Amino acid sequence: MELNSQINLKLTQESGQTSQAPWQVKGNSYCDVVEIAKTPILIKVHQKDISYLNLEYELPRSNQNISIDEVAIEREIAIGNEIAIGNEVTIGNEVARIFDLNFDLDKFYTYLAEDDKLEPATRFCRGLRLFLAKDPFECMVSSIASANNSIARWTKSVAKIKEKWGESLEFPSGRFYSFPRPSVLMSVYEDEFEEYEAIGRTMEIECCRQNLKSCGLGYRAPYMKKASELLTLEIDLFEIPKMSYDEAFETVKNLPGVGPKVADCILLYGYGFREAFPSDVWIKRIVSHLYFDDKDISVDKIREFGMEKFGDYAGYVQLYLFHYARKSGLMNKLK
DNA sequence: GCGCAGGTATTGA
DNA sequence: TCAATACCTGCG
Repeated sequence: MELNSQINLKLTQESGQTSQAPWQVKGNSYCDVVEIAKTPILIKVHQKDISYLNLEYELPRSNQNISIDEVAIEREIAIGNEIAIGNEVTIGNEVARIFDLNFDLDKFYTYLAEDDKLEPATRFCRGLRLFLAKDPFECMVSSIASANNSIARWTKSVAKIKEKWGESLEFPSGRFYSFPRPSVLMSVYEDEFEEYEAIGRTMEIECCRQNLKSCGLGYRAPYMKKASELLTLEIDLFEIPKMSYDEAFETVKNLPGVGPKVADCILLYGYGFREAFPSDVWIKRIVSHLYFDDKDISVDKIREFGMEKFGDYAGYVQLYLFHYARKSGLMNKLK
């Protein structure tokens, strides 16, 4: 299956966006499990050239016969020359959604070219697209884990969470894990003390490994557990995309461990609210350098400025500014 | 050995 | 509203 759209897959995968860790590399493909029509499917994508994405999929060994029909139907729909962007949940549509293939990059580049400050970004980021979450809850957990943390570290934490509490799935290409549901994460042990109290000395070898803190989450572990509880009992993950940006922002920011930066990441990468302008120390330095003569402006003001100035392109501008700064050497200069 | 890492929660003017 | 501070922990 081929998806016809300009994209730099490697750049998009490895740009460190906080929606999700990069997918696993197998050969020349990026692979991960995506739940489509309630069936976990292993998606394998690789870059054919700048304007084509090649897409293969596998069913779990235990599920071989369950959704073949569904998949077969999807294939015919997606194999046409257009990527149907209806509401139909198909493999092609889902991959197009995740890699934001229907976003008009050329139009965006025209927009960037109109602003002297933004114009150089295209040169460093051509083909970079939003890498949207395959699952909003995974995006929330990843985003909470990413706060005041290094990419290397939160990425490992998320992988451990999947191995410990996700569903183990055997595919022809190997073993993968799904991401656990909120109801599962809300009831795991928070730390080794809680675990020890519950299990006692009977399992000394395995003891103190089946808890959130052992995933290297530090003080974020209790936030994550409480957030999972709220998302199980009080907040419906699927109501959020129906809300206005403002309402969604307030709703998400009420979760423990979620401040303004993380809330915007969840809205942008997890739900595709393009008007979000996630602002952290780096974006603050970059924007301040480009637009405010390096003046010290609060992160919150930077966020307001970005949303006001860039409108529906805010999310993309944030993404491009960050990577432009990183690749051009501007970031080192601002340090 | 020590400080940082793409913030958040808490506290006190 | 806003500034100041503590906070887990693995990697350089």
